[in-house]
Amino acid sequence: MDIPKQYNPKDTEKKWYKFWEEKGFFHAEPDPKKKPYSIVIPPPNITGILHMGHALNNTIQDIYVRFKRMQGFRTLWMPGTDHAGIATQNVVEKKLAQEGKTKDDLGREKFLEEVWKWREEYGSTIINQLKSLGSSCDWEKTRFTMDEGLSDAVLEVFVKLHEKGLIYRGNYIINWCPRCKTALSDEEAQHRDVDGMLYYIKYPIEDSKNHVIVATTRPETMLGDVAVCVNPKDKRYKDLKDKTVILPILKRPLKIIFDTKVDPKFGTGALKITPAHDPVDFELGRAHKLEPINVMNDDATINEVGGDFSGMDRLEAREAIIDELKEMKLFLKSEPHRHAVGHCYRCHTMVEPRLSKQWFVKMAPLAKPALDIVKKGKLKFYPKRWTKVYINWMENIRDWCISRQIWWGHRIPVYYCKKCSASSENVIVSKIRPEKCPKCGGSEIKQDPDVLDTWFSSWLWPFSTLGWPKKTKELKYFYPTNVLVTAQEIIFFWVARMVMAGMEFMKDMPFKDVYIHGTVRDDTGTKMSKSLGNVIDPINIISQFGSDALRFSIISITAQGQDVFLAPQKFELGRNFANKIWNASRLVLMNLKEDKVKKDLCQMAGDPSLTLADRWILSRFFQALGDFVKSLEAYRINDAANRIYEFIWHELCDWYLEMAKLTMDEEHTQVTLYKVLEKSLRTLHPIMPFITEDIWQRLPREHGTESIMVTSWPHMQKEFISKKIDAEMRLIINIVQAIRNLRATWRIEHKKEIDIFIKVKNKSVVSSLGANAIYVKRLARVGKLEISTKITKPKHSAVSVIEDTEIFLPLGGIIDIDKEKKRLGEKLDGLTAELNRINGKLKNKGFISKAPKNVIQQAKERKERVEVEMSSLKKNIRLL
RNA sequence: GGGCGGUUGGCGCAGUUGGUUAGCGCGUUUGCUUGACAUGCAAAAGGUCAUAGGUUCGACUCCUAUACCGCCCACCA
Repeated sequence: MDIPKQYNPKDTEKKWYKFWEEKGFFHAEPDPKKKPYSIVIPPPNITGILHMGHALNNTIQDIYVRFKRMQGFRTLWMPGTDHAGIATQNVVEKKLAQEGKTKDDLGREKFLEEVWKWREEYGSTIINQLKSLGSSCDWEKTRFTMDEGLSDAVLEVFVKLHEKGLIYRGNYIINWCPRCKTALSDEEAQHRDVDGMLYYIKYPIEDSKNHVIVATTRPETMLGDVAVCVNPKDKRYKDLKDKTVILPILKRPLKIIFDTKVDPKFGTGALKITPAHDPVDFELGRAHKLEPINVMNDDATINEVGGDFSGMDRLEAREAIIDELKEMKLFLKSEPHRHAVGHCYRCHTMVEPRLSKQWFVKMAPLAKPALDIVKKGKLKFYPKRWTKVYINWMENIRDWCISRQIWWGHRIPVYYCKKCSASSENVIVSKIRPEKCPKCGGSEIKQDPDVLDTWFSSWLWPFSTLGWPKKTKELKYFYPTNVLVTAQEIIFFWVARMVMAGMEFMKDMPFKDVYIHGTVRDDTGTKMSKSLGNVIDPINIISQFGSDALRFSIISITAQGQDVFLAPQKFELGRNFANKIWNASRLVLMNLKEDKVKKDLCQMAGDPSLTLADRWILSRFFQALGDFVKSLEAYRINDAANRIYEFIWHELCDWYLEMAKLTMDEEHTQVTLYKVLEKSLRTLHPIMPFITEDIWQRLPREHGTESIMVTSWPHMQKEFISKKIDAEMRLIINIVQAIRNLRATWRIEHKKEIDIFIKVKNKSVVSSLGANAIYVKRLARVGKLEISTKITKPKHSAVSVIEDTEIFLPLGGIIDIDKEKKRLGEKLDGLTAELNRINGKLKNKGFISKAPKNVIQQAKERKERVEVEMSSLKKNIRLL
């Protein structure tokens, strides 16, 4: 036969993906006769390239989508990409910089053209990479957060929220990235601990030789100081009432204000107030009616207010100011101080808190329903612990700064009339650009230059992709979606906001379940990132090991919600498994006679032609199938993967295939082999779609379906599950293993056939074992095999005991009595210890009176079995 | 400052409501070109489940501390 010995995923995967796509198997139209199942993809950024996080994330989604599709649901996996405002603008700006240009050279319109060009060229890279993973998304439906429909949804939402009074514009301290030159939301400023300094500076008191010592981590902001604040209860500063201090360098007089917000224990207990550059100071400044003074430009250089320091970068200015203070003898000391500092989540530049006029969404009213739906348990998190994280965030929600001072994104639908809004806050909010000012008729209309936060489109994703605000049949059928699969990093950015948007605009949650998987890290536990150079490229892994191997491996080693530590060699697990399946299938394909496998399994449960081995593998298969489904439904995907692995490798391959070789041409073997393999492939298909398809296509067809991905999920046939059959086979397996163990212990040449005598207690076991003697003979290389209730131990024989079954291997001259004594003695010691443990339990009154019946029963049965085994062991030691 | 996760054989990890002889993969040792597979087969070695208490008839599993590692949130300048 021309099937190669090693599975080669390379050509196979491409071929089948193309086949699925061309057949339209990924496409899902609403079908009222079927139940819907839908997932929306977390849209990757158009700047993105596939990393292991994506690989894990999308493998999980694909598993569910393929699983549900086979189960008969009308299944939609909605794909798309995110325009990723700041990230994309940065990438294009960098590209321009290489050509020696800036965005301002081009101007807004030309620049946006460049971005669109860039997106045309690179924006679908990640989509193609997702395809090589095997993702069965409905690509015909692919959306982009900047496409027409989604842009319309964004405008609709802005207008509606504004009408409701939930969008407002105002001057507040926001996080400013001086490199991206835009405002950020609180979530976009990532706090990282930084080793900084706490500087102690003397502020002279007017008309006095004394001074107040102020402690600060950012001396450069003193240029914008407007007051010094102390706690009214702080006795050290009692005398400061009605005093004025002089701001060093700029010599500005500063009021002393009193407020309990100041912690007397921190620093010197005196806080300099810079309302334009610190949120706490801003609040204090407002409470005490102080005018903020902004001292920085948008690139964090000092502005004209800063006198000699103007033009310096903030950190440069910090040093210069300290030097000057030292010269003026107003610098007391500095001490190391570790504190959290915000950093831009896109470029990692230190964020500057800065007073700025921005657009905000009032979040508390939106949070309320989003909170309720989770508290009521209608929307569930897996693992559960994220519920608390979500609730905690929702309950402490702060308003969302949504305006960004960049060009790439949804332009804010706000217009200003030069004539009438210059003097007022009257703005025009409209989805369409107005010709004239509706208030004064003025024709000089200007649109707000800012764009919206990227997440302002992402939070609508579960319904905007389905057509909202239009009332489409897709929206009606597929919303709410079934599960959202994502990583913990984006719970606040995205998950929480989607719930709020869903509740507000659809009056229903966007998904029923949220599955939060772990973060992919390298084998030292560090998060994978391009800049650290520790990434394992999934595309690389795919070309090396295959997509199935990647998928299986990563799923198998990722426990629910736990972070996963990856190293390239871990993918050998999946590659080896794929190869194992490949070769098992080769064996079957080389032997299968198509005319012998057509029997209907539904009528086979009582079929007398089935042997113990046949019944056993069927029993084991259906148990594995049941466990597999149960695990998937509980989002315990690694359990599912490992369960089917265990079945295929260690039951089907290790035992049944070996046994089947002996009766390969008989119909019962043919049928069982075919059914079990075919069903195993179907079960495994969601995890390893390519290899299962490839083999399935080579098998005889039972139904008219064209592909494994559109066949039905294996039907559960509980009637095949039998504990009795399992136990019977267990004994045979144990005997084979015991004989192999004896062979190894006594170093019997592996080719040599040996004689074995087995003494059993019951006649019924004699006949059961007798009927399956060929398996024992074959699998343990036994020549003469005698099974009886009346065996007496042959001379010079080694023995192995399985409860009441004794296995004798005559060794003749090579037996070493001492060695055998020691071996059996050790086994006996182990059993004695166990018996003592069980006896201890059973003698314990508390155990007898309080433990559940079945547990006591179990202990008793175990005790009996141990005793039986011990007595036969003892007897055999005596006989040595 | 709060919250969360982790600590199980040499390494990486499972262990779902407390009752298992504590599992898996890699690695290790020994033996195998057994007519599907050396990306394999067979046999084996290796763990007082981080520490200290507690609850319980019974704890890897529940509770309370402690230690170490990691993450998230938070306006201590």
